[in-house]
Amino acid sequence: MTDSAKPTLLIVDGHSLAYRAFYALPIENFSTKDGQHTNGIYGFLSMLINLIKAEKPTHMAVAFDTSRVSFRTREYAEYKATRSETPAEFRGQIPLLQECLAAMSIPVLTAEDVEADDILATLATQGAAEGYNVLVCSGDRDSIQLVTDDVTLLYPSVQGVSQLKRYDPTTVRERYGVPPEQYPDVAALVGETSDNLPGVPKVGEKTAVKWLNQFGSLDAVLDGADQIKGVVGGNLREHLDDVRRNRRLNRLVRDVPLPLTPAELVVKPIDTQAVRDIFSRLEFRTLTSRLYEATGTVEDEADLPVAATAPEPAQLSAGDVAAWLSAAEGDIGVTVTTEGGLPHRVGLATADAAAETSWSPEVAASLTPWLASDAPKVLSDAKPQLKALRRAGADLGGITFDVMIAGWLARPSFPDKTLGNLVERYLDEKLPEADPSQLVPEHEGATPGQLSWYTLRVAAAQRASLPPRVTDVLTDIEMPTLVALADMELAGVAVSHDKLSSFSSELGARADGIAQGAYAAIGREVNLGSPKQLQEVLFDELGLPKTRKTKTGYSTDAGALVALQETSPHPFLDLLLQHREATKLRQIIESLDVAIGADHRVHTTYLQTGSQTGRLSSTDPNLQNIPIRTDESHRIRAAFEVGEGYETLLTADYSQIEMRIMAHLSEDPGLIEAFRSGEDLHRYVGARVFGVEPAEVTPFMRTKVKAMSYGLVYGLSAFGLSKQLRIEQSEAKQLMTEYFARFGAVRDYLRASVEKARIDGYTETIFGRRRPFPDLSSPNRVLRENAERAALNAPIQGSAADIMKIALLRIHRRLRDEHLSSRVLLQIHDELVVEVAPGEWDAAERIVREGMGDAAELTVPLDVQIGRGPNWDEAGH
DNA sequence: GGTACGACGTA
DNA sequence: CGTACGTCGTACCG
Repeated sequence: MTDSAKPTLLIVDGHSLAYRAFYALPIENFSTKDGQHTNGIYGFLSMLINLIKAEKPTHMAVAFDTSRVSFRTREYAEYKATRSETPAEFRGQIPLLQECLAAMSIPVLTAEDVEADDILATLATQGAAEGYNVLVCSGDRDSIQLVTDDVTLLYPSVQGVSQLKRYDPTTVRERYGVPPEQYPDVAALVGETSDNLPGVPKVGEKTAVKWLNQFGSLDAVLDGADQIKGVVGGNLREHLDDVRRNRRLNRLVRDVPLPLTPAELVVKPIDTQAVRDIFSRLEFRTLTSRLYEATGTVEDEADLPVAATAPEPAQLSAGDVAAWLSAAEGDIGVTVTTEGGLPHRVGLATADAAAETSWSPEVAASLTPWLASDAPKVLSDAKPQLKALRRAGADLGGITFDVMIAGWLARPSFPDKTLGNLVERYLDEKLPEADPSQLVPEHEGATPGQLSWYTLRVAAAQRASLPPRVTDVLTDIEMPTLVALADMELAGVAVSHDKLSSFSSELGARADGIAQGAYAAIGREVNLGSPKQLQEVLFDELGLPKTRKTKTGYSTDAGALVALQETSPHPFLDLLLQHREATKLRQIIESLDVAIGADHRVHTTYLQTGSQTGRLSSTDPNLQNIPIRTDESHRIRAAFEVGEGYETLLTADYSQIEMRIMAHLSEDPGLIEAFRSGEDLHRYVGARVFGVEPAEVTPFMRTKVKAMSYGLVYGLSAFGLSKQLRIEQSEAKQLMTEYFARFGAVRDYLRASVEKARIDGYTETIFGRRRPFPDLSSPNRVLRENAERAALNAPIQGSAADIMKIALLRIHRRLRDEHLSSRVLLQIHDELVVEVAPGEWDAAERIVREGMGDAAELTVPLDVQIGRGPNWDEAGH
């Protein structure tokens, strides 16, 4: 019956269908790992995609209610009054669903004072008049009145949202016994409990339809009420006003003023980048391909316009470089492409010109003085480029702006990985990229000169949008840190292959022995590294009590195994723990060993934009998680040695920097006094909390307040504290009460800081680094409370990270300025490892101590512990 | 070959 | 029901 020549307009009631999906799909199977519920979103999108695939609409829109208040509630205050409050778990999904629709380029329509169905009614009326086949998808029975030869209703059946029943005039008449336009008359007589609209008692669909067919219209029924006999006739006469009111209220409004006409709802290409972003955030894995298939979207992000204005770069020879540079004005964008870690091509750009050249001895000679100078340069991900230049014997000075770091500072949760991401985000353009799968690419990728030009333009957009204090963090902290990190990565740290490999085989033999014992204990061989197989052994074969639930079964982690040991001891458990420990250490050793380079050193890579708090992270290999707690782990640290030509290693770490920051930020007099007194922090706090002299603080008391103090920084609860200390929750609660009785300003600060973040939408470190927290106002409790703990921690962890970066850059600068050969090698959040050249110990020690101790002016002193030794183990403490 | 998950190392 | 990270092996996808 559909006229294929006509365009198809699909209009959907977003609220009612998402709500049905919310109840149809089990919420526990549809949550992201950080607790956002997604069942309503998923169910709705799944249905919509099926619909698009089946109906191939040419025009589309989704309507939402703005609130529960409308002209209907004004006319009849009890309208829908019996409906229970929409669950917060559902409400929180609506904005995300709308975000998904925006990414899919589907218009979302809302209007004040009416309901979504009125919007559908308006569009259906306009659409039919303008010659569309209209498909109305709604879960509200009032929509039946919209059905005509041109308007079909798709109504979710009881089986669920994915099964939609089609209503055209014939099927409506078959199902309800009246034509669509008369259905509201039936509904008015019968009433609608879900809308709290009482009808005529004892009158159901059958009677209503009979009357309407008998009298011809609702008015005729009401006028002829006297002729109807029996109890129902009496009921009708008593409820004439109710019926009239029902009919007024269930008449859908067909002339809601809307910002878009049906023609403007034409289907547009979806924003694949945005779809990828939001779907991955919601952890939808299968929807993307289904969407692309249904909409015929090619998985290709060529939606954004390519800026055609990138200047054609001048190809410079060594002789032209100086002239080009002297003619250039303002900041200069620089791009050094690399091959095998060495410079390959160099691109330069100003606001309106670009140039490029290949790296050669001649070019290097003419370029290096300018590169090394303070002339301001703007780059994208400068560190690898700086390293490449250093390897080639050149230098890069005046790095004033790195767009990758600026992008991260603006939004640390979405570290854009490429310049192309930033071009899209800040310029709304597409960076020309060659398709690597094409042998002869259709379009050329941007050349180094053009990349520099784009970098410069991104930087301009970022400068305009970065808050002043964040700009200061970029300029004063991040840019010089970048230079220090490049030098640390280039230096690497000497690691003894001999020490590692002998230890590795030792551990391998030990692990094998333990494994044999473990197999004997259960009477068969299993893969001890497979949590899945372990679950079979522990819970099915050995019949041990079930532990904490995980996504895929029951936990076999160390905590769970130790707990099992206590309730139901079995020799297998301890052997498994020992095996885990041995194999884990062996893995770490192996990964370190293969990372040792020809220079006998390990060169990690620090990710400057890898955390949300401002910390660094370290990869390939990660040198920030080298074991330290056990005897065996000390042997690993002993393999990190002072390198040839150097005298010793120096380690320096901040003691209790986070608690000191807490004292500074909270201005708690007790905590400040604790640090000024020079007494051991936990002993001092323990004395106050337990009301004894510091000398009388037992190790047990010290452990408790120490856990409490550290827990504070992470947003620990009484529950968590009791679990960690293995004490009753009531005791943990008591401990917290005592603690806050003595250090109340700490609690006040933490509360106020989260509240401020809720209002501002972000937290700030002492130096102005920001971290956004949109979820602090989420109606989803899990999400909101997770955000609260993270927001409580962010200024503290972030300020500590800032302070360490400031210390690092100052130490790096002074070692260079005083012409020392000693150099910083590693940063492990609150610790630095320095390689000290012969005869430089005193100078290096002084520079490190002062650099760290004076990195920030807090109300409490920054205490720095220094150690010395031929390897990291002996230098550490 | 890629991705998710559990587990576990560090501050 | 404690923050911030990276890496490993297994299991599973296609």
